Amino acid sequence: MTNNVFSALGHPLRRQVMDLLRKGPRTSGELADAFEASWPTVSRHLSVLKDADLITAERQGTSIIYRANTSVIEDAAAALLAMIGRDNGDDDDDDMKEAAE
Amino acid sequence: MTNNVFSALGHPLRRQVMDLLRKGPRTSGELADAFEASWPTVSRHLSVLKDADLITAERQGTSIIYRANTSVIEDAAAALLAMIGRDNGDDDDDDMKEAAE
DNA sequence: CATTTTATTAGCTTGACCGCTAATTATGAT
DNA sequence: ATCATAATTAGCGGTCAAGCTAATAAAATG
Repeated sequence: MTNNVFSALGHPLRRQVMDLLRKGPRTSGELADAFEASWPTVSRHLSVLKDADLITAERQGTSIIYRANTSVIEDAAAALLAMIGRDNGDDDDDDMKEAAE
Repeated sequence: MTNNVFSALGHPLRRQVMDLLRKGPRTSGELADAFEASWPTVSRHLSVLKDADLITAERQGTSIIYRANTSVIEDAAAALLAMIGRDNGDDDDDDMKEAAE
C-alpha cells in the first residue's frame, strides 16, 4: 500500500503529474501534452499512479479525466511523520545500549 | 534530491530500517541482524538511504553507527503536503476549465 | 458500419534494481 | 606483521521499470 505510493512518487514525471493535478482535473490528453514523453509513456505513468491510488480515473465521453486522490497523499505524509516519532514513542526494549546517545 | 528520497523509501526493507532507526542509532551489524537478508544486502540498502540523505553514518571504532536524518524526512513530508496545496496556492493560470469541479 | 478522436495495451530493448556469495578494506588487538 | 571482527565493494544472474513504435479498444459522429 504505502509501498506503491512511495515507489510511484519516485519518478519525477509522476510527481509533476501530481503537481498538475493539484491545480485541477485533467484528461489523459492534456497530461500527455504537458510532457515531452510520448502519449503511451505518459499513459503508463498514469496507470502506475492509479495503481498506487494516488489518482482516480473517470471516463467522460471519449476522454478520461484524472483527479488527485488527496487522502492517500495525506496518509503517505502521515507515514513519513510517524517515521520520526511524531506518532509513536517507542516502547520496544530490545538491546539498545547506545540508544540514549 | 526529493527524487532519491521517495525512491529510497519505495523499498519495504528500507522503510523498516528507518523505523528501527527512529528508536535510536544502530550499527550496521545490528541492522543486518534485524533482517533475513544477508549482511551485504542490508549494507547496500543502507547506502541507498545514505545517498538519499535519509540517514547518516559515523564510524566509531570498528563499527559504523547509523542515525535517521529527521530533517530530510520532514522535507519529504512537506513536499507531499505541498502536493495537495497545503503550502502553495497556485497562481499558475493556464487553462483549467473544469478546475472548479 | 466506416471514420475520427482519445486513450490503452502489446511487444521489444535497454538499463536499473535486488539478492546472493566471494573478495576486499578498515580497525583493533596480540 | 598477523589475526579476528566489522562492514563494504565486486561480480553475477534474475527480475522489473522505462521508453519507444505499432496495434488495438472505446466512444461519438456521419
